[in-house]
Amino acid sequence: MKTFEQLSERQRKMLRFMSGYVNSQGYPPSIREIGDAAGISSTSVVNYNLNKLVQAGFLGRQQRVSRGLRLLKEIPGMILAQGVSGEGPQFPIPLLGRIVASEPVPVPEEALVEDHVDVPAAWLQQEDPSDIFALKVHGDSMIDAMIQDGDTVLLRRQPYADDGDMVAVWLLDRDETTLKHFYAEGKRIRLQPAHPMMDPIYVDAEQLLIQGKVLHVLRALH
Amino acid sequence: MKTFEQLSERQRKMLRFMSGYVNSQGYPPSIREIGDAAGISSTSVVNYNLNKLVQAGFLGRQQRVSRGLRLLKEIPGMILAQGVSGEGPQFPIPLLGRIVASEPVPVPEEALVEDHVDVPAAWLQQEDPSDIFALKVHGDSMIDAMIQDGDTVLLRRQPYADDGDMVAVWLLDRDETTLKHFYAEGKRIRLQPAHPMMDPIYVDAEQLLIQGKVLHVLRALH
DNA sequence: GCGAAATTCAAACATTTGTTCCTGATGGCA
DNA sequence: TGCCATCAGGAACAAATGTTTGAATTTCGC
Repeated sequence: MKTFEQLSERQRKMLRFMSGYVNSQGYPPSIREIGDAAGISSTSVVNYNLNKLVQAGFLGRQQRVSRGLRLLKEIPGMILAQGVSGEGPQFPIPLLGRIVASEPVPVPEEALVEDHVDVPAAWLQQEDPSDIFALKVHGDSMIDAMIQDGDTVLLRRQPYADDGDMVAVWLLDRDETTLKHFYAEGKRIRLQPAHPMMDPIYVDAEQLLIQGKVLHVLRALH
Repeated sequence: MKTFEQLSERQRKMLRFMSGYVNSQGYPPSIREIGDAAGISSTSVVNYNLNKLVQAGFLGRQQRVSRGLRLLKEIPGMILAQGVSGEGPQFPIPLLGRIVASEPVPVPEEALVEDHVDVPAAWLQQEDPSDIFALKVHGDSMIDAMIQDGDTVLLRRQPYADDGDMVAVWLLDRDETTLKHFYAEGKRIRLQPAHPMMDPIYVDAEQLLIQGKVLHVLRALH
């Protein structure tokens, strides 16, 4: 784990380029594009330095996936853009998305009204605020996760999970997002409802995308 | 330029998948990955529909670039980065103690104040801070109220309740405190668990003491 | 200086992945 | 019915892209 300043000039240059590229293009650059930008003629050298950046904790990398890069830290002098880009304001997109997309359920635009949640700073602790987001839960389909209609959940964006974590997962075969406790059992994933009366569901590891880990649940009653 | 609802179900499914994928992976999916997720066996069909989405203004596409996709509009259910502010005025609320079966809610005495929880002032609105207190829930006996072990509940001290309120009540005959939704039915009181699968319990109005009304439920995971 | 480790380089290789072509199915419409 | 536009499927193709290999060069501690 190095700091940005401890990286080589070449590595910093690569990071700056990747950040700007993702920000402007919406997808990460290829190895050769990085090489061109950083003045590196050999793809292996780019590859070498990318691995160094992964090692330093700045980069996430998916092997054998083209453009399978993801920035993990904020880089000095760069705006880290997430979410929708290309239209409208780039940065303050404070809004609570809907979870439980499942099927049609047309959502009126009002449901996407921008809003934000005030949270005690102490709750975030050492979290990177740019990775924290909130979702408003609609409907009672999360009831087996002890979460009900109107609850707000605070999540940290991350594509992985540890056993026992409550995570927001996208079930590819069911085409819906749900909140469950995560347990890896070999290639099979067990999604355990928080409510002990409910049975777990099992899905193939390939059949789900982890969207984030739930850190807090907030419920306001009236 | 179509609206989200005017797209075909298949196209909506593709969009939802792309949104979730980018959010969790950090880079867009490949054509084949989209096909797998949307149940499309042919890459040309995916390609066809991607072009339709471009035409509809939902998608930006870079020809000949792998994963050269970018979402241009917000779609229902998508998760966006968002604003969680750790700033702003905070209010310290005394944490009185634990609520456990067979023990009454403690009375506010300085000596009993074990700790306090910080809460955004905005949550309290026009409440009188001196009437607000917090309890830490111990055990799973409140699970039928959608509250679990470790949760912190924020309450306003009051001896009455309106229908539908979630209240902390002391059941004289059972000699225990519990959290339930309150409904007055003549001289009989119906205490309705928040979980729809659970049956309500009925008690005589003389047999319970309302200790306070629940305003918020806070749950920190891990 | 010397040697080991780190870094760079060029080139070939293996996959991934976007693109294209052809065929078939379906649904309006005259 | 027959025509035509839309949409779907399968396969082959070509380009983009990540990976590996072997050697050259630089860096750094002793």
